[in-house]
Amino acid sequence: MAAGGVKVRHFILGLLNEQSMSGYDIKRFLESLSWLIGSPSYGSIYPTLKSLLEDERVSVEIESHPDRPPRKTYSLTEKGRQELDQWIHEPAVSSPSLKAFVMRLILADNMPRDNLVAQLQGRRDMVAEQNATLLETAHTLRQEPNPERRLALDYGMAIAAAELDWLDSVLNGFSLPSSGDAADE
Amino acid sequence: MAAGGVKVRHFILGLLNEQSMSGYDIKRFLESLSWLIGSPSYGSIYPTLKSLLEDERVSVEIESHPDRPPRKTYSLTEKGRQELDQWIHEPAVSSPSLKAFVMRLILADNMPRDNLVAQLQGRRDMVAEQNATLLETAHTLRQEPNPERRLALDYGMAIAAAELDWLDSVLNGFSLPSSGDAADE
DNA sequence: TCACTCATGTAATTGGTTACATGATTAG
DNA sequence: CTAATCATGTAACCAATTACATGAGTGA
Repeated sequence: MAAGGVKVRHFILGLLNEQSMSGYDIKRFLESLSWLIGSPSYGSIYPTLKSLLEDERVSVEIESHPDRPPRKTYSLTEKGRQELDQWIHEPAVSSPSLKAFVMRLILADNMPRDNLVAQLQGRRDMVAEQNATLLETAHTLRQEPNPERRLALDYGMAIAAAELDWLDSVLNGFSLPSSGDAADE
Repeated sequence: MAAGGVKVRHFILGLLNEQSMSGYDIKRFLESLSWLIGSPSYGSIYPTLKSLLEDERVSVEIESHPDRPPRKTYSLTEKGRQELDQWIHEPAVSSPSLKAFVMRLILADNMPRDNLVAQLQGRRDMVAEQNATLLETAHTLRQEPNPERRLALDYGMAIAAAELDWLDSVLNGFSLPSSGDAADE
């Protein structure tokens, strides 16, 4: 975690804004995305929740069971919403990694539309540029008889192409329907 | 960095095995991949190089220029090659993130072929599984009128699909030419 | 009986970032 | 004349990992 300025604290804040959950729930959700962005350990989730509670960014509802760990469901408080909001409005890193980008995408609910579009656009430009570099490098490498070195390159190009396609179609969807403004559906 | 057990130290070792370079060169190379896996700061590269030198994992050739920082070109030593080798043979984390996977892919040169194929296969299985989950979730979400939440999901599916395609074609390329090992599919 | 899921947490360590310091050379 | 690139490095800080500790319930 902590990719491109997105740290567990803010990520958790963003998840709790969507729905109240326990530390265990958070871990499970993140685990399902670990193939893409990895998953933080309990050792960072629980202490973060604790500090969030101390700072009154979250409130907790405890469901006690005799003789076993109580289930604690955390909810975002007004203060928590404020911190999240503040964080969202501070400028994102200029060239986010795929991971940082995905994390922000997950928190997109909390972002004003124009902020979101700006980030998508920024990402598109960067990926397009890097993809061009990748193509060049691939061309140069084609001469050399070094098949393994090409693996990562190939992979990068495949991902870049897919990402570009996706970004273009999403950006298209954002710019076309809003011919004026309106349309919040 | 430090995704899924791949830390700068080993990454640098792997890069130096391909060719001798300076700290600055390393940074530049990594910078070109930052859209995919991010890039470590100088604050981690230079100290790592220093410790690598102290441990005699690398040797250095200094090109002095009066009145400006000398250009230091690092090369892997035999000890360095050993450490890299040792690291490569220790078991990789079972479910690597995309980042960890790419990092290992970049170091694929140093990997025995069967190790590499195993990792590709493992990755394929995991991505396939997660992709299935993603599809389910997407289906469930389709009911809800919450378009933003779907963004990350959509993105994930697009990337997963591209990755699966790529992995399948690569694995195919590895199993066909060596028509001695049967493919189980 | 064994392994896995549920469910919480803490302490020690470490890996990496941020911010600083320095300064020549080249391109616009 | 300014901005970027080249090129190295250190010190303070902090976020996150690893390893540990606990224990009931469920399914094979």
